[in-house]
Amino acid sequence: MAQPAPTPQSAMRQLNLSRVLHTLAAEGPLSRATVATRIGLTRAAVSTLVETLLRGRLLVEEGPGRSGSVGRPGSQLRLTDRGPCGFGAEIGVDHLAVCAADLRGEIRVRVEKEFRAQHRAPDAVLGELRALARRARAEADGVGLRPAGLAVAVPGLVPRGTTTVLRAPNLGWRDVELAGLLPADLGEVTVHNEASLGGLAELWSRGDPAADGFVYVSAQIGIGACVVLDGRLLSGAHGFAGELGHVPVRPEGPPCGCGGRGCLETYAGEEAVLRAAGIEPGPGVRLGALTARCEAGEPTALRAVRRAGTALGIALSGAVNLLDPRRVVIGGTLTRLAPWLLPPLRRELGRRTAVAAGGRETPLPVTASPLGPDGPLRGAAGLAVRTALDDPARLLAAARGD
Amino acid sequence: MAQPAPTPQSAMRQLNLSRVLHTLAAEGPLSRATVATRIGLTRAAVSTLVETLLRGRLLVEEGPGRSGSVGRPGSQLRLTDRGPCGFGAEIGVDHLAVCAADLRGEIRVRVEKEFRAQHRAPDAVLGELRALARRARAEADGVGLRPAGLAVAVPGLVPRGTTTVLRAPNLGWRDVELAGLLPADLGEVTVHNEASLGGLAELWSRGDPAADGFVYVSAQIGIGACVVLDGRLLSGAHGFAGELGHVPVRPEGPPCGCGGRGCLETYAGEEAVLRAAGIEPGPGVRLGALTARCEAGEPTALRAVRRAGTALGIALSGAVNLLDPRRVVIGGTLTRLAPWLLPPLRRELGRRTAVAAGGRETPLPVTASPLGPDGPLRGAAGLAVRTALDDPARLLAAARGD
DNA sequence: CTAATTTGTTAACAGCCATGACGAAATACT
DNA sequence: AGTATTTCGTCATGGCTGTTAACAAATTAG
Repeated sequence: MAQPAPTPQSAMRQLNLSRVLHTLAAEGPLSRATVATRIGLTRAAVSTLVETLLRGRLLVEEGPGRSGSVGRPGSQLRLTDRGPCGFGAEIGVDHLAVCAADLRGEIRVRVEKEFRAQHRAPDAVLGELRALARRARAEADGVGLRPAGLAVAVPGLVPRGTTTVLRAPNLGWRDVELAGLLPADLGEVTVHNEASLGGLAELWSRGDPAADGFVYVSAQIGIGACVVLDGRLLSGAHGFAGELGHVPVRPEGPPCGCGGRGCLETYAGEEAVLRAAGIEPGPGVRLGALTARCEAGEPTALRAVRRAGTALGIALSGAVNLLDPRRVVIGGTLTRLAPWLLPPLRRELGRRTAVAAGGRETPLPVTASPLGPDGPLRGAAGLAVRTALDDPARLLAAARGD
Repeated sequence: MAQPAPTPQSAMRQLNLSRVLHTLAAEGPLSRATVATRIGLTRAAVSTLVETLLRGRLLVEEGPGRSGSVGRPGSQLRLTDRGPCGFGAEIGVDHLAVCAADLRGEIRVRVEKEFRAQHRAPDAVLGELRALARRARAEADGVGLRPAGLAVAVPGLVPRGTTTVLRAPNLGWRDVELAGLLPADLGEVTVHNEASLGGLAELWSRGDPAADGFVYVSAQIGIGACVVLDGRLLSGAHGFAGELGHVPVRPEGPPCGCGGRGCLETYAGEEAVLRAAGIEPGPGVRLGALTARCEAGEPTALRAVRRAGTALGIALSGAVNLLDPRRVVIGGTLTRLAPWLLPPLRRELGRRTAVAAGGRETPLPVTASPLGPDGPLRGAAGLAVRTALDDPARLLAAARGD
């Protein structure tokens, strides 16, 4: 039969509690009155909500704030920097990292390790990750934070709602079930594509996420992407959205590992760019050499990067025509080449998106992500925190159960 | 100041009223008890909701239904086929149409007219449309339906939330404000891109819209598209999403009117296909001739259509890689060429979407829309009805005010 | 020092839904 | 046939939630 179904009454209460938490997370310390106008409830109602949250030690009252204007100054409320925290982890091709963010979203703990995960058995990699997680947990404990969930970033395909890595070409993984290999003492664990989490970090790093919309490109060995429209991440029917790397750039171009031809990755993937610049991509050799040559003005290197930028522009122009984002953000390791990569990218994109541009005030902004390579890790921790904030009942129960 | 903000209490009531309406719209006649389990409320609560809706003449009680199983049979409820109705209108390149759908979504009235709108002044076209709307309204009146809103489909760019046509190349319109030209006695009027409404019609024509996700291609003179993921239409930051026609297929291909090169429209637009088949596309000459030649097996015609299918496949493979839809639907006039268009399209799409396909059970279904050229018109009426169902307060007020 | 403004709290109130019990209307079993 | 069982719709009760309105507290403006 239909399960009891949370009574819509208490559901409303939960929703309002969650709204208070999210409002404070997004706008820092606020008074009860301000929160009330933000979420459209009366001061009286917010008072009782805040009372509940204070009792559960999720909020801290800071006392009367600065009195800039007339009237009694409100008592500032902020999310606690002790108590629940969200963990984020990243499995990169050559590094592992774990971090913890408090409810405000502040990164409080961070441990990482150079580790060539490429073509290593999942057990070995996850063993290292668990060790890092133990250290992070201990450090979090030291500053009064207790785990309330973990999100893991993986450079591969993860079916929606699972903890399985279906394919991670750059790790050499296929059909790897992570369930038993993940840290078990950090609360609920979810696994996501690295580009999706990078995009979420980008979304949350700016004001008014609800009104934002962009295509986030995670360009490194593989090229992933994530699409955010109306402040929501598009994950696709199976959770595989974002395979920008296999969007065709030239239909009869060079064959790609995916079976297609002329995919973006064959032009703008890290290996393709290095090769085009005359650098043999070895296991250690990455973009450092190429950046140096570009800075030195070496023509072959510049040409290779320009070609990649053009290809990115062509692929993105398709995405932009189809999705009408507010902006385009480039993340991943390739951002180190941004000075040389972005101009041709912008030019190509501008040429090919004139129709929709007719209604735009200014040209579509294309920028490198300010978070740089940290995006996915921060996004993971942020997701864990947001998920926690979505379920105040659980947070409060955990506080009581202490 | 912050406006009164509908008190979340009555908001909940409104939401539940709306849920009852939508449940009945989606699943036809149901008993109170069934509705209750569907929306997760108790029978008692649903009884009072239904009471309100019956009083407002939005529902009709049909009495005890067939008693298939044990227990007292429930009294079947259905949405009324008298009372409020949604109007849909379509401004096509060579025809105008207006229809009215009752709350159940049934099309009850339909009037249309051959009318070459191409390069006619908006005033003239809208004058004709208003005349059609008057006739439709009169007919609706005759069967006891009263207007509760109108949605208009236009083959062009409509900024989100406006009634302005920014560009409609195939009508020859630019920056046309329709506000004063639209029928004024049908309730609230909204204007939308034709492909978006076609996609919505497709969405609503199948079971469980909430779980659906697809790319709908509206292929005719211009090629538009609409993306639905998680049962929601993506409209883009400005409302311009869906410009599939200007997705690059071959970056150095023939120049396109948009300023780009090798856009899909230069390969698969109606004019391009006709020309490639050796048919001069005159104002009256459309696809009839081409269909005939394909049926006759004429090689030039077949080659032209095959080429268009391949180009569509290339452009769509980009969209599929990026968005991971559950299926792809082809609508618009070009569906008449489906038997020859779809095979090359499917082949190309299959080749280029292998990565994500690794996680798919079956190949991505690519089908012609069963609604054919009626999609946008039905979608428009459907949208008007759904919008009405979203606001039970207004419907009830209108019923009282009668 | 008074008036005006804003904040947070309190008490009375109204709305909404859940709970549990009931009669009604059908089927299933003896 | 007659009883038990199942399901439906309704009713009275009660709990929870947020609103309204009034008030004291704390600040600025004049």
